[in-house]
Amino acid sequence: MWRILAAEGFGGLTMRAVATELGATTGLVTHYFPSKQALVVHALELAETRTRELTPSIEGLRGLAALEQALAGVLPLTPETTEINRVWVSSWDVALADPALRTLEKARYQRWRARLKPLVEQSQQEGDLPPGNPDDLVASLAAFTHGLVVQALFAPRTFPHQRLLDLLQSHLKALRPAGR
Amino acid sequence: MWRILAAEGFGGLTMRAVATELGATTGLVTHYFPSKQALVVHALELAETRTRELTPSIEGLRGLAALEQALAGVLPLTPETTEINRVWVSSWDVALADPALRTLEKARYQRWRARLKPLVEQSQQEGDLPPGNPDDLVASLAAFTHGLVVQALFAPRTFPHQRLLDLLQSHLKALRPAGR
DNA sequence: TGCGGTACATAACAAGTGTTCCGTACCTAC
DNA sequence: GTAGGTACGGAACACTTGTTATGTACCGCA
Repeated sequence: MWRILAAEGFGGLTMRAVATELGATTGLVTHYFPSKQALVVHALELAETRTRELTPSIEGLRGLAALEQALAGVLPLTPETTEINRVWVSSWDVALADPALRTLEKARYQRWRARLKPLVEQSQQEGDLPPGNPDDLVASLAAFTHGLVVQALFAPRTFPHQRLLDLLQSHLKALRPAGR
Repeated sequence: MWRILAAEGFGGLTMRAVATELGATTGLVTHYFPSKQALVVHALELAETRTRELTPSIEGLRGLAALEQALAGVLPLTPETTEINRVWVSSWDVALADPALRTLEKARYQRWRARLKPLVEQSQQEGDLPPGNPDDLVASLAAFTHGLVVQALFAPRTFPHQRLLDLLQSHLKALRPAGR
């Protein structure tokens, strides 16, 4: 199922594609997923699970270093994270078309921002990020990171791994308050 | 055709949908678009045309003010710009799946960045943006803006118009070099 | 007045889609 | 050992998809 998503995107996710990729028939698929919607929902959950699995540990890191690591973990720096991002971006089409899936995607975004928030607050307290509403800063950093992901997916040659890391680092550095 | 894209996204763009929306038959559609690919390509061109049509004029503005206006013009602040953004995000699914469309989308991104570049350079010269590689700054600002667009599309209540503008403005202000 | 090309309508095709139904193994519990 | 539920395989259904072929108006031009 993941192989299909990574190769064809959500547009190529069909009952039969899953069945043949599995070496089975449609009977199996319909047995576990009563409808296409259920299959798509499970695909989204699968994507989030894989995201969490591949999220690099920020153990031992604090403040800005932890934040940078957390954001860098989202960038398409490995084949696996590239696949995940490709699947996510692809899922936005179906997610925007279906109200139920849109709600799921919205909730996922909120969870991501919630996970980033304490790191941002820590960085603010340590003077590495400017003061102000942490929610706004989190939203801005999430926006920057995901926007970078999209550009990198379409032009990987223009945005090689090192440049992505450099852009992230210099962006965080540019946000550092004056006098530090 | 645009009504279909805005309502159903690229997943709902079919020959027959275009025909019935037009009050005609598939014969008309196939007459002007020999294949589905041609139709999709034209849909992408149509999206870019509409984008340019709705891009607010930055005449009379210079430097950071012009840049802010140009970026704000991308944000989903009106029903029309929301539609456009919804279509663009939706197009990323098919664009990532098809190499030819991927190239088109990549080129579009490059054109956007090229249009932003002189404004960024102007802002740098006037001291409103930090020095450094302007291409990097342009990519970062494009990333920020598009990332904000995606979040706003999924959670318009969380990101009302005024907050989007505030986020953009405070982001640009946070990038201002020290001492100004 | 005829002739050719454009602009469709209409229909059919083959392939692919989600879904439903039925049969049948197999395993478990009593 | 037998009843019942689970786990599929296989086939069919109704529908939609892109594509193709055929027919026919209409319009400009010689």
